[in-house]
Amino acid sequence: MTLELSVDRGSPVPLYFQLSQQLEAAIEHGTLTPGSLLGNEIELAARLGLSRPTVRQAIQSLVDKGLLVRRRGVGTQVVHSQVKRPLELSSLYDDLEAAGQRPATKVLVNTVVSATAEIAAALGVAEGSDVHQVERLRMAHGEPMAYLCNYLPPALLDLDTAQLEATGLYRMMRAAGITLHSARQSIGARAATPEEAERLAEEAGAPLLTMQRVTFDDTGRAVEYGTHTYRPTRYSFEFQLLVRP
Amino acid sequence: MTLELSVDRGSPVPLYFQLSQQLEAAIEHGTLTPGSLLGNEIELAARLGLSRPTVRQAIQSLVDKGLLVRRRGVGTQVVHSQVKRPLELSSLYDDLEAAGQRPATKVLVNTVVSATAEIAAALGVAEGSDVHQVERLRMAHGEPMAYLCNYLPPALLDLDTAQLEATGLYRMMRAAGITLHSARQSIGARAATPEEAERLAEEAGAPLLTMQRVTFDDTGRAVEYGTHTYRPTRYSFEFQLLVRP
DNA sequence: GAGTGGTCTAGACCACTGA
DNA sequence: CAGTGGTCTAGACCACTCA
Repeated sequence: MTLELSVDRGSPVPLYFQLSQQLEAAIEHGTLTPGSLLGNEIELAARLGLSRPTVRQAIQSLVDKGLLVRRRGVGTQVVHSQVKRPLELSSLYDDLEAAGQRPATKVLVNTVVSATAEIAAALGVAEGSDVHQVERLRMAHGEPMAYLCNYLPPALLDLDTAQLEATGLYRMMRAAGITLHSARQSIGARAATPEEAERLAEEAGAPLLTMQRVTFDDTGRAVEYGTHTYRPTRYSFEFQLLVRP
Repeated sequence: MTLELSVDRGSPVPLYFQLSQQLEAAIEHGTLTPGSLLGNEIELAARLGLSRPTVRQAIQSLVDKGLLVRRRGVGTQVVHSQVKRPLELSSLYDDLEAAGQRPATKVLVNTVVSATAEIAAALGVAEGSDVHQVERLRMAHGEPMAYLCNYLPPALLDLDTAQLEATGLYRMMRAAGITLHSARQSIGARAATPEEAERLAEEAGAPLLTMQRVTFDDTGRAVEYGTHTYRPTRYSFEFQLLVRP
């Protein structure tokens, strides 16, 4: 059978984007089966009344997502399954919600503190200057799952406690017009201190999964520094990643 | 000052790639300082005797790497530092070597075993069929750092023990002509069993960092399944990631 | 309004693959 | 050999940002 494809030139949506969305949907729904060839670019362009560069742009975006593979002299193939979620700047809140866990958040601390050397270095502010501090306990199914401690530059965001409990920090930042660009992460493990164990309903000395992260916006400004601890029996980091070509 | 840029049309290296490499080098060396504007695409194209799409392709590749940011109506800016290593499919061997640690590997097991249900599911082979098993201990500074257990489909690769001790598994796969495409990873933590503690010179019950990974080549075939444990006092996962735009 | 990147066209030649 | 993707050109119009 031939794939039904069409573009609407009256739409403000770019033509290459319309095409890539249709192709992605066809792969998702199994209309385009793994391993099948896509047909050459010239013919595809002619069929849709588009130029070849436009069609290439659509295909390239799916190659970048890992859904298609191009081979010179062969053609463009749908990758054999397995690709679902390329690694993104994960929000624990979104992760849990996507897993159907209805996350709950308890804000333990929401205040302004003086930046220690560690915090100042991470955020790129002066030591001793004011920074926001937020400590949260993230629960799922009524059980504590993670303890999140975050520091933010002052005046970046209105950190309303009610909002922090109703949604995630990243969503609030995006809603405030901050364009997240990159993050530097470190994931490790260590034994729980008595205080950490108490907070997470674990035994002292139990293994904890830890993550530290500094997030930058597209101007290169640090917008968040966080040190998080997770109960490894309740949470692990799952992600898919692509090999840079 | 004006940036020195030039392309060699006699070279087999694509023009856009020559340009993107020169720009990347200029950013690396600080000739292009963070926050500085790149000059518009039209003028850049004229200066180099290239067409605008070619220049755009060069710039776009650096935007994808997170080194540049484009803003409509504003221009193209160098990101304010912070971007070094975008997350890639990390090889512990390469990581350690890059850190100047001269990693040593001891191959503990290099044999063929019958696939358990878990291994068969991960590799997409029949339960009970033959698979290669490799167990390695990775050392740095004479201390054990990680215990690596990997399973590979049969006849994929010649797993020479001497070579396994001299280099990493990924390098051997690439050298054998396998094109790595994507991987599914899970990072967690747990307490060491007595056997694990013994292997890694830790105490039983000590926290360990764990990673499981299935790697796929560009045909969608699983080429490796690994379960690794790391000493968290010696190793943590450090990486930078970009927000998908 | 001037300048920027975002999109798009209709061609062209080349390098590689596989029969 | 025929067919494929990889690269490249010389234009065009539009949407957006900022002074």
